[in-house]
Amino acid sequence: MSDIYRAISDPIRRQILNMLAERELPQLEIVKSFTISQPAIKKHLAILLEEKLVLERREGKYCFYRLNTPVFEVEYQRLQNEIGRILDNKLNRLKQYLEEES
Amino acid sequence: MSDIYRAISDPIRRQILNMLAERELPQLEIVKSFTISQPAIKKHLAILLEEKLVLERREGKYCFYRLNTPVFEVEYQRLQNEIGRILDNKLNRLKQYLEEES
DNA sequence: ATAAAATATAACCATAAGGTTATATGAAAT
DNA sequence: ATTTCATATAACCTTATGGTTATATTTTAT
Repeated sequence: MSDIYRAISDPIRRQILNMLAERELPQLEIVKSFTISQPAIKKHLAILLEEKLVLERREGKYCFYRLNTPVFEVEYQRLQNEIGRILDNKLNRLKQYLEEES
Repeated sequence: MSDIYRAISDPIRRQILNMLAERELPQLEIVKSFTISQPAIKKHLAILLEEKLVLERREGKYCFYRLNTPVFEVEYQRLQNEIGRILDNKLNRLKQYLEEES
């Protein structure tokens, strides 16, 4: 069911997702835009793949990565429901309190 | 600057945040609502405190926890900006592509 | 055929996470 | 004063994270 929380918990992975939102990229390009090693980037990509937020496509010696937009959309929606509800609860509580006051 | 990503990456912590959204609770109540041990819950609370999403208040032998609503609000806003932008980018790209088509 | 480029994998390391049990501490009740 | 209740802390364990360097492997270019 794709743990989006795990996927986005690391700033490098968030940055990668941002890059892939603009366009499909070969691993090379992603590696070049960070200072950490190629295997380190590979591991981040592996996690994004595991969580199905990213798709890969092999073309000759290049491996292209792209955002899995449908999955990302529904998972982000899930997150907003779960986390947003926390604040909604809080606001409803406050509203209720203010109503009881009057 | 409060790493909300770290805070919400664990389902138990998300559940705790939800409970605290409803009302302030003594640690006891939180512990009772899970099957894991008291020290385990304590560690989750320590992380939520570290990330400033939760506040604690001592009253006699009880330790009360409550949501740090202002911080939570701004941090969640941040998250929505950062993550939401990923989909915005994607949508803008699509829009642009469709416009170029015509 | 060889060299070079892009990616993959292995082995390693340090630290963080998430849990446990056992025990200490501090406050409240008997 | 002593027990009891709520919390804190210590010591330990296992697995996950996030990185490294070195070395395949695969594909393309010379």
